[in-house]
Amino acid sequence: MIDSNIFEKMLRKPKIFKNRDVLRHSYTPEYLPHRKEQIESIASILLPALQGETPSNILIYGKTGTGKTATVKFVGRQLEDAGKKMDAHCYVHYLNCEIIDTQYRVLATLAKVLGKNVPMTGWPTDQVYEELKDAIDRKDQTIIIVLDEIDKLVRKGDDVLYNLSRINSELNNARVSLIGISNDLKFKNFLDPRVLSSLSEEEIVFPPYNATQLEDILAQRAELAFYDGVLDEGVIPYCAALAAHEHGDARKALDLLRISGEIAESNQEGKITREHVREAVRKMECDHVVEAVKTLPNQSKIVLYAMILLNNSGKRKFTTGEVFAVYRSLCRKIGMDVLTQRRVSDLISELDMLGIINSIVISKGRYGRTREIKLDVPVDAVKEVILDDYRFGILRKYEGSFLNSSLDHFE
DNA sequence: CCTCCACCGGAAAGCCGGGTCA
DNA sequence: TGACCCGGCTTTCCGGTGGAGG
Repeated sequence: MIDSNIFEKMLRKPKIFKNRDVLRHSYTPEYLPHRKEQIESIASILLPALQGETPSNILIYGKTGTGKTATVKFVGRQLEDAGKKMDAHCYVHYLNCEIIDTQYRVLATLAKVLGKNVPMTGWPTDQVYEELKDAIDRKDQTIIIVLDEIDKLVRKGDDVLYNLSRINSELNNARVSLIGISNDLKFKNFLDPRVLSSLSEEEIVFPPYNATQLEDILAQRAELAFYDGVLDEGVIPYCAALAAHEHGDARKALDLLRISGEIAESNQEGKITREHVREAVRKMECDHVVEAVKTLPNQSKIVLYAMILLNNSGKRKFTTGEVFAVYRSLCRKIGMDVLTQRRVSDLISELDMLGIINSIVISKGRYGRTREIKLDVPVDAVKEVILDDYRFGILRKYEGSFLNSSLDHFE
């Protein structure tokens, strides 16, 4: 045990990954299987850019993991390459509106990319817009702005889109066209009709992949990602089938494959099997819950923690009243406000909606009517997430001791 | 058949931080 | 700047209820 140098040990592990990054969403492959049609329509819409004309704006729809972003980035790169060769100035700028999520930041980021020195906060929006216009119009060029997850931006008002969609009329040398990507069809309802009609001059829908198509995608990536002979037969079809079940999400399929590989690797096994995939499914579900718990409001965390304590004390099922009693004493211990039972009841319903717990309303006759609650999550993982919060760490020391006393410890 | 438990869950109003408008 | 509004969170109030036990 003492002699095992940690690095030597790691190097002795069987090699699984040739290149792990090809399995990540950020990777744009050399070619995209089963997206030929979409690639061609986007390319033909953007073609005028190479001829010094303004391409139509495009709105792209499709569920998550249908290849929207990858396709647009792919076509964008090809366009820039072609532009370089033909000496036509075409540039594609990609923005993810989930990250760059305000009107101001969209304009400022664009201006910055185009070489203007704009602070990330502080200036009036109009001024940033002027700077941006100026930067774009400096030379004869075509700028294509890709707004990914555009629905996130629209929720905060559509002024930017309005301005950007009309920017061409204020330019003398350059041309701008927009590509909006969204997985939410409803967001159109929030748009000003003028913006909508200008933005959706062309619309392209990305259908979900089916299982066979997903297999092709996975096979293509697996080739690059893994060493030969690492993948057990049947692993790819299994991942594909699982992901196809969830509206053909290629992202999910790739995650499954990558995580399966990581599990095999950390188990020091040289082959990825279907069992690893099953394990990966479990891990992803767990991660999903953990993520949901992390972003929970504090009060909900305490409520959930109360349930975990009840669960760990040997009770598989419990009622709103019991949870509330534990919750209240927890709050007192750490000096947090105690919400009313009515409110806690709502928080419990929310946790139910999120799939973190399982609750049904039952009647126990003489003994009243209440919700019967069961925990439905990897308890230990969730507990750690909650206790990791610096405010709740102190709860750790009460863990075992207080439960017995707290149920009857009033005032 | 009635009672009555231990909550459920709707309605409405209060509170609060942020944003808007004159 | 202050008046005002908005939306999210929370409390208050309260009528409603399935079924074990009498």
